[in-house]
Amino acid sequence: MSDYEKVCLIRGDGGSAIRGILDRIGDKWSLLVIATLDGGRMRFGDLKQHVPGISQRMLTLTLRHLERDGLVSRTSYPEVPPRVEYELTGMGRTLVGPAVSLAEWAIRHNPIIDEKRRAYDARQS
Amino acid sequence: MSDYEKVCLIRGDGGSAIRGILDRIGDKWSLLVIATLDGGRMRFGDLKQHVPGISQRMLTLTLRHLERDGLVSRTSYPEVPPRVEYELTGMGRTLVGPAVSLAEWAIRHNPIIDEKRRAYDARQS
DNA sequence: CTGCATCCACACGGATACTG
DNA sequence: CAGTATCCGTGTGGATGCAG
Repeated sequence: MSDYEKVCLIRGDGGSAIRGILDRIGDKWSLLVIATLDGGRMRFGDLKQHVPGISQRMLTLTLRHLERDGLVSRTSYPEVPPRVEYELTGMGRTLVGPAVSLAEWAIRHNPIIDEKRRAYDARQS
Repeated sequence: MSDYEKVCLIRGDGGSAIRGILDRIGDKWSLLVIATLDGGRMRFGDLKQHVPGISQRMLTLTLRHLERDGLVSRTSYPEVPPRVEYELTGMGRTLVGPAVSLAEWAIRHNPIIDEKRRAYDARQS
């Protein structure tokens, strides 16, 4: 793939193809929830425990958005106490790959970026 | 790579390795600026024209952040009128690959997601 | 041309309390 | 257990005006 084609891919038609995906999973919790669900189907409480720091409200909202976009499926069982299980859809699972490549980049470059950042901040003071 | 290792990659130590990268390039403009700069070194005004819809303020802020993180280098020429050129650093260019894989995913699945979303919204009403 | 300062509207997200 | 409702602080980002 040529460099020009790469640019077009990211910028997309009208300059914002990447915007759609970032609006969907660029928020604070979506990718973490997706990664956690990649381990398999899980119920609400377990999910809340396995995503460190997420509030009940944000887990609910995040799951609603992911469900709306068809990335996560929701199954509720009419029992008392209620039981609800969430699971990645087929499309949801295909997102894990690209997300991982970004995560690998992050892990590889985090130390360098932190150093650059400290150096930059030092120059300002 | 096993599924479990994938999850660990995204969730990272303490559950937020992906958070760093999203905080860096998950904002509204960073990836678009990076993709645009992948075409080659460019000055402020050109950049503003080639990133559709970005305001002057946000372009400045975005470039500062990217420069701070060592993803973009800034060169200003002491002339009148002033001329400033921006360019991806080596590290900045390595980000284009993973970003492209995410963009490809977005382009491939955008139509499906839009359809799912419409269906979901229809069920609610 | 480049970019900083200011004001402001709005969405995100945390804390908390309440419900079936 | 699995939410919903409310309040509220904060950050993001757009518009505008000014400066070097």
